[in-house]
Amino acid sequence: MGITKTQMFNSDQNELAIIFKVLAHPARIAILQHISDQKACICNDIVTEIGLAQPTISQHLKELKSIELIKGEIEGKKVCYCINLEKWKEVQVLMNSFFDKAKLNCC
Amino acid sequence: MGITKTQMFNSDQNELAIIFKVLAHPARIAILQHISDQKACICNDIVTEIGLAQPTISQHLKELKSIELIKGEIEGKKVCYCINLEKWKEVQVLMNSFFDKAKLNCC
DNA sequence: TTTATATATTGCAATATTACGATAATAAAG
DNA sequence: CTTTATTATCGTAATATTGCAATATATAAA
Repeated sequence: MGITKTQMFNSDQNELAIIFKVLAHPARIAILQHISDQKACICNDIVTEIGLAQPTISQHLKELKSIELIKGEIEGKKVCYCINLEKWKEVQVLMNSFFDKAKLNCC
Repeated sequence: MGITKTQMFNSDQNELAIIFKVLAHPARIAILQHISDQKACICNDIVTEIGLAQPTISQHLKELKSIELIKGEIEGKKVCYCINLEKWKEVQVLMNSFFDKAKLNCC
C-alpha cells in the first residue's frame, strides 16, 4: 500500500526509523556536512553550494528541523541554520545503543 | 519528480544515505532486533513475531541483505538469517565518523 | 511421485517522497 | 510606501515505497 503500519511497532522502533528516514537522503547529508563544516549556514548559501532549487533545499531543511537536528535562527531577512548539538549527540547515542545490541549468537 | 538527484552528491554521501534508507523502516529495525536478540532468525518465525505478511517480510529481508547487514543461510527448506557482524561494525563506524565531524562553530 | 512446508518473485493498488515553478510572507533598503 | 532580497509554502508531476494476493520455486516428508 505504501503506508507504513506504524501501529505494529513500538515507539523506540518508530522513533529510530523516523530519524534514519530524515537522514536517508544525500542532500540532507550534504546539508548537515555543509552546516557543520561551516561552509554555509545561510539557507541561500546552501542552495548555491548544493545546486538544488531553493524550495527543495527549504523542504529538506524543514525535515531536518522536524527532528530538531538543526535549528534556524532568523537574522534579519536571512536565516542561519546550525547543528543542534544536544539533539545531535542524543541521536548518536541512540544509534550506537541500537548497534551495540547486536550479538553473533545465531544458528 | 520523486527521483533523487544522486549524481549531484559524492559517493560517501550517497552511500550513507542508502544505509540510512535501509534502516528507515520500523519493520526492518524490528527484524534486526529479533535476529540479534535470537528471538527469531528463521524467516517464518520473523513473520509470526512481527505480524506482516510473508511476502512483505521477505522483501524487507531482501533490502537488509542488499547492503549486507544480514546474511541468509539455507538450512533445508528454511533460511536462517543472521547479522553480518563485519558489515554491521563497518556501518556503525561510518555513522560515528559522520556524527563526530559536527562542530558547534556556527553563527 | 505426490504432498506439505518454507521462502522468493511478480503484479498491482495505495500512499509517500522528491523536485520545482509560482507565489506568499517577511524584513531591510531606498 | 515601494522595491529588493531571502525564505517558506502551495500545487503538482514524476518517481519510489509499502504491503499483500497470487504464484513460482525449492526442499523435505509421506
